[in-house]
Amino acid sequence: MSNEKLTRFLQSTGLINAGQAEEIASDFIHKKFDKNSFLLQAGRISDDYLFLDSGFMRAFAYDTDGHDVTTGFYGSGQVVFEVASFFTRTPSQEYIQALTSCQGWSITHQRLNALFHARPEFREFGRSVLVRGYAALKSRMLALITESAAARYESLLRASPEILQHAPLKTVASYLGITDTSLSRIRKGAALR
Amino acid sequence: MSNEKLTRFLQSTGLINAGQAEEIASDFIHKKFDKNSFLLQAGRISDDYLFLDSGFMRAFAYDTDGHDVTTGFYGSGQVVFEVASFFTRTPSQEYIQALTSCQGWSITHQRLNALFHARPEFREFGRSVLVRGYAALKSRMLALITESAAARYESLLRASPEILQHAPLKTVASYLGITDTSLSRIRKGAALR
DNA sequence: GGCATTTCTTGCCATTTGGCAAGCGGGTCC
DNA sequence: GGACCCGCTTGCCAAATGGCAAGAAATGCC
Repeated sequence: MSNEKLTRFLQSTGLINAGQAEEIASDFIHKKFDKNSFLLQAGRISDDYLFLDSGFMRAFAYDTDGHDVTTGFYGSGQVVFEVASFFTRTPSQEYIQALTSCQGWSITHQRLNALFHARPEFREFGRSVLVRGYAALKSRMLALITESAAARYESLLRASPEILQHAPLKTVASYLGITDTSLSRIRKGAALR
Repeated sequence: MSNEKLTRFLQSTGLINAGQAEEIASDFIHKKFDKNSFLLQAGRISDDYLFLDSGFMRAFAYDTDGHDVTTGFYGSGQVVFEVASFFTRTPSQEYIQALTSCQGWSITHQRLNALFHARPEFREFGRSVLVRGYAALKSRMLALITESAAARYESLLRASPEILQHAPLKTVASYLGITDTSLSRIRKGAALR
């Protein structure tokens, strides 16, 4: 299978040129995930830094009452891993599960670190992945505080309509910080207005 | 002024030894901030990676309705900077302001990057700072979704009681994702129970 | 095809949180 | 002293969201 999407992704920030991208990409190995299978289970240490080539995943955790809460959605072209567990080598609190069958390119923590040491340009790229994730999380948090549930839903619809096609409503609801009942009502309201 | 707190901080993860810490710390310059002065203004590019030696700061942004929303509090022993602006060299959306008079040790983006390139151990340390911030943000988000405002307030009281001594109630409220009116009622309720 | 399970919607009502305005007490400035 | 501003509280009511349960619709399984 071609790793073309991965090499294009590596070049996308302008930090890595075509030749470097080819060499770096050759360190990633191809992986497939059946629908509903897990990339990561709570209690395990995240050891896949996975570039998602096709398919759709979600990350979730259980709160103290046993409800699962969606912490993130990932589509093709994104990097999927649990930052804290992967980099600090501690057991994950989260699960990451394939919502559809998925394919991607993975590298272990050890090999990623070796690449970071050997290749300053990839190191910069890795940092930019981290920083972008950080910024996205921050703006999601700000929206959670300042915007209504309906506004957050409509932003999500605009930004990532694919999510609604792959994830059941209640996982989308917990991602938005509301219940499935409320999201159902919001959708009805949005349709009428 | 002694940079002892900074050198101890650098050694705290075990990634950096005493001699390295001394050398790294010598690249930081001492800075003072009057109460209410700004470490960063919106529209500017964050160029201080500041280790806070003493004092208390808060970060905030204005939402679309013009309300200011507290995005973070920082006490002594913490690193204060706006991740996205600092690393991507783009204008900040946020302000960072001294709630008390503050002192700390600062390094510019350029010098920090030079240090990262020259010193693998400091690079690792820098990543661990980023990853810890990321994890903290994530757990704050989870609390925002799964816990009541009262529970979030009590967690904050337990984890960082100093905040309540330095920040007026309404900035704490916006940090918790509620209004000052609600926080006032929660405090009353908590006292009675 | 038919049964079981999951997903989504809806009604009813409770709870949480917000908006607004008034009031109070403690500072500060002149 | 008086006029002000600020931070916090409180009363009243409205709006947003949740909890629960029932039913309809869609999906999966044998």
